[in-house]
Amino acid sequence: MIVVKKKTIKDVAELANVSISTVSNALNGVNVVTPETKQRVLKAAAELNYVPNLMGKQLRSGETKMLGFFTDSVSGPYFYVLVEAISRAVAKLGYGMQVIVPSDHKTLMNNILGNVVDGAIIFEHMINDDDIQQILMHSVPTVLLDRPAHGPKMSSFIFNSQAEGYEATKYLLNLGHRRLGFLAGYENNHDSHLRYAGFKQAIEEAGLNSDEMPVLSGLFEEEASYNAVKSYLHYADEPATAFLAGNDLSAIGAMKAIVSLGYKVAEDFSVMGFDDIEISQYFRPALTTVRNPIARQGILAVDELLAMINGRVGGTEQVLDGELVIRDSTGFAKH
Amino acid sequence: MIVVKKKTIKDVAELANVSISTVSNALNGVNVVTPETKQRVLKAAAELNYVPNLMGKQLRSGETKMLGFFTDSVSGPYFYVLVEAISRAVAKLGYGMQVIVPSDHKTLMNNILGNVVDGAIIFEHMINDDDIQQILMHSVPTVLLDRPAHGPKMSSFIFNSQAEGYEATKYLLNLGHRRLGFLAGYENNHDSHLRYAGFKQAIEEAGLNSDEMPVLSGLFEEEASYNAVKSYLHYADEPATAFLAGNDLSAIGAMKAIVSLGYKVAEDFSVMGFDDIEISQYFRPALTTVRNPIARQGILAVDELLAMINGRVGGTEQVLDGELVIRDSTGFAKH
DNA sequence: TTTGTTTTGGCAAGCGCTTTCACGAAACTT
DNA sequence: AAGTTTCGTGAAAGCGCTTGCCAAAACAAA
Repeated sequence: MIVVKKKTIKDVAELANVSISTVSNALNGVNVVTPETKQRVLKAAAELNYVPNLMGKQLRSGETKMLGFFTDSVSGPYFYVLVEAISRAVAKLGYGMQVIVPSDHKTLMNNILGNVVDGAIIFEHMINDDDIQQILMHSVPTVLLDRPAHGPKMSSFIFNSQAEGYEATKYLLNLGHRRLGFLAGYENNHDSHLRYAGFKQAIEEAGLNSDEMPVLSGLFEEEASYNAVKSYLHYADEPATAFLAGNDLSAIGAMKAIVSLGYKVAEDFSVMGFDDIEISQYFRPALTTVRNPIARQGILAVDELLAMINGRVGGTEQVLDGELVIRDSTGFAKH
Repeated sequence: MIVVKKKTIKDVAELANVSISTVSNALNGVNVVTPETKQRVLKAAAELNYVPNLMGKQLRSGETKMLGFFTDSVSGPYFYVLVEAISRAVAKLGYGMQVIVPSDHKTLMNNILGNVVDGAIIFEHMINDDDIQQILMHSVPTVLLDRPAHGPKMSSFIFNSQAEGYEATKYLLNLGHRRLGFLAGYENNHDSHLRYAGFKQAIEEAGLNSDEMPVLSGLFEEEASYNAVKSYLHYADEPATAFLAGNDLSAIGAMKAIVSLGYKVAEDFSVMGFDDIEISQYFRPALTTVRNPIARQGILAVDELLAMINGRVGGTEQVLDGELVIRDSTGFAKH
């Protein structure tokens, strides 16, 4: 295997006996070059195995034809659904996509602001309001996911978490439940708060006192939820008959706790989650939950971002509604 | 919000009253600049909100400090486990990672060869032997995943699919099964073939005739598998008592088919899969399967790639062994 | 003081590419 | 035959940055 020194546009020009500008024109389909010349250039390029250096190209032209998807949470069910939707949408519009998982805050900002991509989709909890100001100052077209954009010019797509919490709770109330438990997420989780707000709202509207409803906190993981629900069920005099969990994993933990104590899910205790992760439909009993339009969020984000790159001024905040997915983990309240 | 024109190193130099080379040195920690000058530069940079243009930097220096993970299959359980493992490993070594999902073959090759990244991890079925030659010629450090590297200088990490198929089949044989069905993947799937080879090997070793064992093909999806198994079970005179599926999704489809006909999984028919995707442990009955060390594959790939970037010559092909995960979908053969 | 040595910072080249502009030849017009 | 337009091509500038090299300044040694 002979390693050949990297060929540049100059080498192609020499071999084809034309200037480098002609090579550039020929290769980029600018229609000012005769077919014969173009053929000659193409042939020379092929012969040399020429591949344009994208750094040079991008430095000069000022655009990368790349969109960046910045995220810190690679895991989780959202991630690949989003990446898939975004990458497809982006490709359709003649752009490329890069997923960038920055190791620290500085790397993150350097990549957003350092002309690496023409626009950014940010799904990132490292980012703060100052960063947003920075991005605005550098006028990098940007779309925020799952995070409201404070201020104009930056668009965002968020889920209607409060309404989802409200709808889910109403569904449980309609099944006759009057003592509802809420399994909250981490303290600082925005969505979890909103879901709880919706929960309270529905409770109050039904003429019940939301302060009397048990809230177990910090339970975004299966095991934590399992332990908490198990001990709650063990010690509570008159336990809740239905549980609304902050997410599906937590709901699954709750179901396992219920089963472990010899109770039946749905029959004895109803459980509901949020997100409709892949597992939820396979778990037995299959989990009743609320599904967010993740793929749609990705597609909308790409559309908006490309419009912004092409000059449209951003600043829209779109709220996407979830959808109730009723399965087998919920049932009528007993008496 | 006032949009300020993008600041360059030149602006910083002017404000700090030094030359641009001094700015560069100060900013990059080259130790040839007095602390006072450095302070002045840093202050000026902060004041102007200066962020270096990575295109310029990379064009000049010839390195991007970025590794590229090229993939076409975003979905699937492998994907995010790999991305997560790789991104962590890469960050630890002072590099960044980009996931690049090319829309077509040309984009793929341009991104690999166009100096966008210092090295490539390729998990890609678009790539063929010619492409590999190209990459070698351009001497881009590259690691292949799930695909043997033909020839020297390119390293690869593959799973030991044949051994896995062999072990899984032996496990089934040890449970007393004598009629085993194989649910094969797509025709052109490398792993599926190898797993089948292992299957045959174990069958023959046990003194049975592998040609008598039913093989259902093209079943890498749940529904296809469901339908095929259902009709097989319906029409077969003396059906197999155990099924080895080419992957977990296919195994799940088979289990659903078994249940839909009123049989019991494990008791009446054993089912086994490959991959140990997340669902498998949650599905009831939980699936017996073979787990591949995906995260480990990613970490090894990064280590190898960085060594290659730093001059070590590649060409190693490492085979990673899977691990039997015994759950509830398999049981002793009846009689 | 002179000479030699080190430190500090600036100049300028150039990474590979696109793009503006000018030029000469060919094709039209008058 | 001369003037005008069209067209293909090339020269050269410059995108933002790093870096080799050199000059100036500062210091140490003689």
